[in-house]
Amino acid sequence: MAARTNPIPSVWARPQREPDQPALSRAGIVREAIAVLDAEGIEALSMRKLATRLNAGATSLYRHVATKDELMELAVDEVFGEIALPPAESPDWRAAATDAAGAFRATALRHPWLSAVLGQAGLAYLGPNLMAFGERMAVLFTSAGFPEPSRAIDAVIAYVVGMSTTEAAWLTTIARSGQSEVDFIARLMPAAQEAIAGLDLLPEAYAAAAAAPDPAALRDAKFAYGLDVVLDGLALRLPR
Amino acid sequence: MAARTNPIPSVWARPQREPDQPALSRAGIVREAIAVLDAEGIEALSMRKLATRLNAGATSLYRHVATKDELMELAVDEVFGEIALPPAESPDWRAAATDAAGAFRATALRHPWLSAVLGQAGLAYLGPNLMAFGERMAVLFTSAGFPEPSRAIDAVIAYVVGMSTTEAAWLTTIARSGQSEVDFIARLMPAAQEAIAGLDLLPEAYAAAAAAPDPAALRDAKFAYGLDVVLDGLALRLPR
DNA sequence: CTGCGTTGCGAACACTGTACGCACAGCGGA
DNA sequence: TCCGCTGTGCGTACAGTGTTCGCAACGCAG
Repeated sequence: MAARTNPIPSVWARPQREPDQPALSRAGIVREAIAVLDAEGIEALSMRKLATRLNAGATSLYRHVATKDELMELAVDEVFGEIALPPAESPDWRAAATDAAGAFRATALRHPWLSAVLGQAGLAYLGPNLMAFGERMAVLFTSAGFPEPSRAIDAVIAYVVGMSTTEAAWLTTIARSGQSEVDFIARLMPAAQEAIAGLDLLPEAYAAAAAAPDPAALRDAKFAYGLDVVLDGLALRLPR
Repeated sequence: MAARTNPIPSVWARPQREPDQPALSRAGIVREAIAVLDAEGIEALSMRKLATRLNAGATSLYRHVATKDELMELAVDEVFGEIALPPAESPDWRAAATDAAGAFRATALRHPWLSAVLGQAGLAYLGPNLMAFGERMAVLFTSAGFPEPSRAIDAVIAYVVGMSTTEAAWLTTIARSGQSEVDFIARLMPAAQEAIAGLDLLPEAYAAAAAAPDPAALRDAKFAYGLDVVLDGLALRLPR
């Protein structure tokens, strides 16, 4: 079809980059990567696919990003930037902490691949958005009067990460099945029944969960309950 | 080197499987997979490498395991079996819960790849060992008198998973660097300093963390603190 | 001894992340 | 106007990956 090996240097069809395509940039690559991750999941993101979506050659991305892992780090910090920061000053630390926790969870559920990446790389990323979030949390818990604010923060973050991770993984599994959450639960029940056969307490717990008409609301309530537990425990540590 | 294409059917060197090698079995495959995962990490496990370690052909494993993901599920449930179950009956629910949480964390740190897998697949595995653990937790919190035992369990498990996941990912990063934890922290500090430049509270928090002589003990204390927070919050929900 | 279901496995396929080196664009200086 | 330089794009290639397919050999039931 096309000329095989660079025949004569002065061909008519010069490369002549289309100027409408806004050229490659690190920010653009990260943005498109997040789009792919959100739409198709973490295992669907390949450098080649990402490149073709950007109208670029397969290996051109490496001019702007050292490695795929680095790209993932950038993507993670980018979505951390979506989390609404806790207010710098707030009369009600508890409401502010609840808001921050909810914002974190909402972001984790909006980008379910985040959990998979966090499981592999943790929170050691040092990205600016994550740092800004940490700073604001420190401000919040310090000005609330906690004697060990970093301990308090670590506790609530651990809870939020744990719950969000589990939830995101669950939602990912459902999404892969292509079914709705209620349908998925219904289809899963036989296997679950078999798995818990012979046990005493789990069967009725599972039956109750399977009978819920609105699993999403149930997850919301579960998250709120646990968060209240953590915040209650923290409140006990406030002086006086 | 070797005879190229099956020359004569009746060769002297019959396949004659070495009988000392205990043949392939699902349990043996899972065991060896866990050994590789523990020793070299999750991205070092490939079906080919695993097969050669078992003196088997690359694709023979697929007779006993449908897919690599299924193998990972089996490995996950296998290590869940290492967690000491909470006692069926205990006069002190708090001590029992603390033990169970510590056992979970210890297992997660002993097999750091677990966090990565949990991040991708969540706790929806339905494996027998995980189910047994859940059942015992239900027994523990129900007999302790909690009005909503499954909510209580979910809260403490979320905390433990979140903290252990973060910790395991951190340890994995360190292990990949080949350094000790203190050395790694020292090497990381310059980048961290830059990342938190311009912030108010984080710098001193980081400095304090970096100055700790025994980071592992600090992690232990952090985990215990947060767990106490959660259990305190739960205790408030016990009737009377 | 015959047939059959089970197990092992070599070859192959479609992909992956990424190193290398060439081609070219734009630009500062002569 | 030309030269060189630097930064960018990318075609090719390499060393892997998970998994499918079909063939060969085994152990056991009849």
